[in-house]
Amino acid sequence: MASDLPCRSRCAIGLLMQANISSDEQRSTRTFAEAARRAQIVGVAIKVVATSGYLSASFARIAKEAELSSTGIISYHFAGKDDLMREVIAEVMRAVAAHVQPHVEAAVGAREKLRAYIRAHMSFLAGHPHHLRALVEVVVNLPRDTPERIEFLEQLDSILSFNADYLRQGQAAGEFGTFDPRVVVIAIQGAIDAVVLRKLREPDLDVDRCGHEMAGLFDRATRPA
Amino acid sequence: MASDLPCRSRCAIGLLMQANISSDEQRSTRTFAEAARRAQIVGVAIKVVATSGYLSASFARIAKEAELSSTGIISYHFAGKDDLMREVIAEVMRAVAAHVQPHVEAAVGAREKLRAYIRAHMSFLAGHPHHLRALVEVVVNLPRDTPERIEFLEQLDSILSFNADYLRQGQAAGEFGTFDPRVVVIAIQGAIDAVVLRKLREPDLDVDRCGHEMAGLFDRATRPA
Amino acid sequence: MASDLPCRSRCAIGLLMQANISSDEQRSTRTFAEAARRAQIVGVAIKVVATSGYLSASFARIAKEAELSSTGIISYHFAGKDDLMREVIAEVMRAVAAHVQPHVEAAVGAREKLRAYIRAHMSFLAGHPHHLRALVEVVVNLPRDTPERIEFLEQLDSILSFNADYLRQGQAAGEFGTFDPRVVVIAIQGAIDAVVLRKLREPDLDVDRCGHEMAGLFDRATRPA
Amino acid sequence: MASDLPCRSRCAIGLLMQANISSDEQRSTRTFAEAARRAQIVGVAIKVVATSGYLSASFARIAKEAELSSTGIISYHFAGKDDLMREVIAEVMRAVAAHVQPHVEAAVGAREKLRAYIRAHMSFLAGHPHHLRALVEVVVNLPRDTPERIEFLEQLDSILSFNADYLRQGQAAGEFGTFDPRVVVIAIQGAIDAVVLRKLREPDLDVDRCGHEMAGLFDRATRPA
DNA sequence: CATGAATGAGGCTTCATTCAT
DNA sequence: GATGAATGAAGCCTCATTCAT
Repeated sequence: MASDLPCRSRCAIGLLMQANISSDEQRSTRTFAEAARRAQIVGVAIKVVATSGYLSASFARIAKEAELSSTGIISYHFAGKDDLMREVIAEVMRAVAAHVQPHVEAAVGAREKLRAYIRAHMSFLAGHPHHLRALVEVVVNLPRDTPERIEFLEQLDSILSFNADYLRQGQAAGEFGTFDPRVVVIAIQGAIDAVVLRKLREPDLDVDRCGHEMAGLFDRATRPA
Repeated sequence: MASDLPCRSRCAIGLLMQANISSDEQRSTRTFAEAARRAQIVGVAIKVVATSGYLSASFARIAKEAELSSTGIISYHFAGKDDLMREVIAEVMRAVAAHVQPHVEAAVGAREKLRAYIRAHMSFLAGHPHHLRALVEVVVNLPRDTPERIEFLEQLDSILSFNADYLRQGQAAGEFGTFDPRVVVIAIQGAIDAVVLRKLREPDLDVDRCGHEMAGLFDRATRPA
Repeated sequence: MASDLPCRSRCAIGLLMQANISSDEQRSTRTFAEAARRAQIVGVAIKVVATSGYLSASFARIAKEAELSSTGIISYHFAGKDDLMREVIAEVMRAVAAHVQPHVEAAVGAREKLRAYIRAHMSFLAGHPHHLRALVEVVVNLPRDTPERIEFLEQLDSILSFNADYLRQGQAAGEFGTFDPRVVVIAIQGAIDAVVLRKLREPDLDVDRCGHEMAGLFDRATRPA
Repeated sequence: MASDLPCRSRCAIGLLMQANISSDEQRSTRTFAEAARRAQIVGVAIKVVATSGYLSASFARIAKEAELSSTGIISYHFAGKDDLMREVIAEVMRAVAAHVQPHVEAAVGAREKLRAYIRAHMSFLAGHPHHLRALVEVVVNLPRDTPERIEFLEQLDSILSFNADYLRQGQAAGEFGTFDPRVVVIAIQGAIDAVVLRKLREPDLDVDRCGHEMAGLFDRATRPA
């Protein structure tokens, strides 16, 4: 039997997951009202980014969508656009982790956990159509050479390494066959993202069935000989 | 035996291929000098988009990189930014097709062609570091509700359908197992794109080995029972 | 012997002195706590203006430096930025007068008083590095056509006239030579200010020695034939 | 006899002079039209800064005054506000040097050159009411920690040193008495600046007479014993 | 008294595009 | 064909100020 995949900090494979994202932890002193405003703005930002793209997600656009009287209020609550987008990333990852983690934990055995992981992502996509699309938009467009981007990429690195280690343990336990765990992790991540993008183009796409199919696909691909 | 995968028009699986992209065919009357200028600008645009992102790929930036004295010359040669980016897409797809097609054609049998297809994409990535990255940037950021975007998405649809049909034929011939061809096509496309993005973060990544691994991965996943 | 230079109201030559600056006299009813807050804010404002410049001395910056939780508190205690800056001027002038006046009074004779006046300014500069720099910043940047500015400039006029009169009396008494008293007053003021600015650029500058030198300089310049 | 005060590069005492100011020398390739626009904008900027202050000299204000249709055109010709202000400084210094230099060169002997230097500054002030006022405004408000400011301050340093050396040579030649040349240079600079500021407040001030008086003042102050 | 969220004006800058030369 | 100056919109951000709590 393989070790439990999800730990508190990094619970999952994929581009799309990370539990302990840096966010407002540094500023624990935060009014309830402010937290609510920030959450509202982040929520609207997610929707706008997902539906109209990162380029169109200007402060003016977000303010209008959130029915705020000016863009100044966004600048008041966030240090800048990068800061807002970092929160968008954090919020999405938090939501994904909250959804996926229980499914993975409930599954028994490395193979079942892997299947659960993939299917849970798909069911999250079904329930939260904006989140993952927004994540892809933001990640691709995060300005280069900013602390936000560097930080995020390092998180991705550690997630990738963690998940590859997990597969490696499954291999050692004999549950998986022979393959390069890093490449498989990359492939799984990419496959999930591809469904996210496809769903946007093809709203009637049955993502749960996609989840079922992809779970089978990677199950076959990682089967012991 | 499987049908020949690549035809002139739609030759390949994946986000990343399409032969007959609309470009300057409509304007067949074009000076040699003008064609050269356009090609130069498109080439520089690919590099700038790949290295600095769509946001930073302003006309000013491209002009500077191309050592053009003004941005006016770009506006002169292209109807607008969308037009330039459409050419970027077309150029990348043309280059990818030109590289992948021979490999697929040379392979024998559906399974081998699928493997060749995946590996050829990876070897293209190794040889042309900017092209696929630029494609991802442009595709994600193409302004919504523009003819350029609509046209491009329809191309993707037809490519996807074509490739799914191809896999379906392989299944009918008994070369592939049982699975949803559309989902597998989406997964392959996503896996390739994921390597593109990963390569950017991790320049030392051995993409040829990735190709080998991924070819194996999808080979196992599509094996007949 | 010349008349006593410093009276309570206008005690000195130069840009930099004036005793009875309007401040909170008009609002005699003021809580002790409020007076303390105002004094604290003015003190911090002096430091911020001196070290970071008038432009950077926003309410936000001053509030942060003073460890106030919001800018609102500054607006609460001052009618506006102009009001705050008027207080800055008043506070600096009060401090300068308090320092210079005793030295001048202790000196005997018009020539010695002039020397004492110059040297006292320099020793004040040595002891209070921020005050005079802040004054220069504020004076140059006080918004045009505001009551605060007009009032301040009228004060400067009267100081200048007063000090010129003082020199004129010294001339009548035969202690000084022949020169235009107004021009000499202007020159002395400017020379003092120049040291203020120079000190900022050259922190190791020995301002007390500057005072000694400048006292000699203007002593020679005003000597009877 | 003292060496000739003015050399081509650094010709004069005072805050306000420097011949070889960095400006567009680096970009020798510049259209005639562009040079004209730049000169126009710099000219208007000088006027606006002088009359309304640095704070009010926004791009919008300058554009309006220059009857330009937008602020974008200023950003088009200058890298930023700092760049524009650097040109303002350069232009003023160029004009001052062009005016003062001939007067100093025409004068014979160190003492006469010193007198000529002071009087020439005053006559420049009479003929160009905006230039020196603008210089004071810009110098005081140049943002801290910018290359422009650092560069400018270094220029001031070298001017100061140069002029102090000049006085020192005059002392060695027996034309001047005993004093600290650096302090005297600072005083002269400050005295000139003070007249600049006074002139603004008192438009009827006879600056030529001020020049005559100040020349006498510093002549007496630097006389040999 | 103090707080801090909200406001709206204004700042500089960048952008794609146009047009006279 | 090519140039580069000009345009005007839009972007993010900072500011002083107000007001309900």
